[in-house]
Amino acid sequence: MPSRNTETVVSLSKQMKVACGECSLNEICLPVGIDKDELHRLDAIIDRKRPVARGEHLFHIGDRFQAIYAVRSGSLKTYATTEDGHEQVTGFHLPGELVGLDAIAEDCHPVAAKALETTSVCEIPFSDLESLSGDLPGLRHQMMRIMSREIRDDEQNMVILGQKSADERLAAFLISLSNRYRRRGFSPYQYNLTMSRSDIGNYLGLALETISRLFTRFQNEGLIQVDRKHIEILDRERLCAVSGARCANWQSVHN
Amino acid sequence: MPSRNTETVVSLSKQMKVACGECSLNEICLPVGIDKDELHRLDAIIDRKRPVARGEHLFHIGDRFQAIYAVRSGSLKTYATTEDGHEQVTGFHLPGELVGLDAIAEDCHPVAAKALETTSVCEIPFSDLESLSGDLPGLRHQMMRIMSREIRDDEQNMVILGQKSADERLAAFLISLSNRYRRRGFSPYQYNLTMSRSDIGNYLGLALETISRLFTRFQNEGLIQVDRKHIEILDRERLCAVSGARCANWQSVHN
DNA sequence: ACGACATATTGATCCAGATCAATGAATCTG
DNA sequence: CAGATTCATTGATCTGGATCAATATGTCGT
Repeated sequence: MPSRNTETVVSLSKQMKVACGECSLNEICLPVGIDKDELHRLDAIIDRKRPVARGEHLFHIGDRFQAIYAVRSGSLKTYATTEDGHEQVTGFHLPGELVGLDAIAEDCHPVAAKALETTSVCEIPFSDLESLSGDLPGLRHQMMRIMSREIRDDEQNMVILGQKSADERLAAFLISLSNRYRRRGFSPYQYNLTMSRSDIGNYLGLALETISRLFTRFQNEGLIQVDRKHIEILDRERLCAVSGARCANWQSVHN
Repeated sequence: MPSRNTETVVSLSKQMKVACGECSLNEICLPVGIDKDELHRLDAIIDRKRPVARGEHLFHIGDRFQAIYAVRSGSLKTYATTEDGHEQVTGFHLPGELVGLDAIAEDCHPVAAKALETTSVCEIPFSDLESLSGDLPGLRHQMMRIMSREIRDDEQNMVILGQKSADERLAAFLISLSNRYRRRGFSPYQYNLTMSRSDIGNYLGLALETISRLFTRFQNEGLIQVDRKHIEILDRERLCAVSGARCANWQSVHN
């Protein structure tokens, strides 16, 4: 999809200058519940960085914590490393999502953030954010909500890693991505995976071979259509059933 | 330990009236970084409830979110349930720890909290806490720190569930409890488990039989001494090595 | 002190998914 | 565009821990 790529680049460079007020993500990002004139004060502390290339790091493990980041376009993965050098993917981050919230407590990053594709972010210096939140109750509330949601999502991950079988895990993952893309105005029925099979497997506590086999099986069963990185969800109802979660209806779309 | 029990009851009833300023936990709980006169304002919004009996719930899944709770004495487990009725323990909570932070975003509790023993808590109405945090930067900061730490701990759990073998998981769990008891002024070398083998297994993504076998094996290997609920750590160094984490020294004790 | 019921230990068997291995397809590089 | 390199698929085998089963060992209520 070469034409798609140039299109992306154009919209990127346009978005470079976009303030929160004009950003298409402001209904799902940090500015939720903040009124027009307060928004300018938030805008003033945000630093819109140049894009991070695929494979580049936004920050490394152990880096001093100074800012949180909102994904503007593209996507990131965050990962921790074990003593013996193994990597554990702790999350994938789409536009409108915040990364670095886990670093506030200890003032240093416990995970690294790596771009899965060309990705641009808004840098929000934490000291500024903290003092500003003294003045803006709405901002304070939204920060709380975002952190709370992250805690809840991480608990949900514990359920997936602790209780679910391989096929349930992958189905839940595909549905979750579908919901997240939908929330951002994209089709919930087809999207491109920006991460490798190995990343998915690592995130779900499975071997990459298992992911590959399951994609094939899901496809044979008519649940999805897989072409390389492209996923099409053919039978969302049944995929939900496989995941073993209450997610068949659009009502419960919250992540 | 019958004498111990009466002692606990006495200190409990004494503690019922204790304000944050006099509470032995105020160095690890919500009031960290809040000065003396600000503390009174925090005190004013906190409701010190009568103890919750073992097996009783502090809140259930789906309950309307109104307050967060700080454990004053005793301990709790929180757990989610899957569609098919299975339970996933998402955490154990010791004195000084907050529960309910995952409920802020959706205004209802995604997990239930159940007392593992007679447990008393401080109830902190969230709306009061939120407005108070507008006035107290220290309180705001501490809330952020606590939530950030929770996110980081949950990520750490993902590493444990996603990467570690059964013996690594249990060793890491025992060391983590040791660190947490130490932080509260108890011996890091011996403590009582307040949860069942089944709860531990569930939390760690293992069968209860596996936990039982590992306790036996760790004991045979001279790592620990197990007597029913009582755990004595005989060789902390080696137990850390088994857990496969950087936790042999006291420096890195942060949870 | 009694059964009744929950909790823990230990042994025997089984299987989901890991690991090992080989091949195929895309994408990168000079 | 040939060669190199990364990523994905598919098959064959192996194993850690689950599950099933039987038996202690508490602990609680009356």
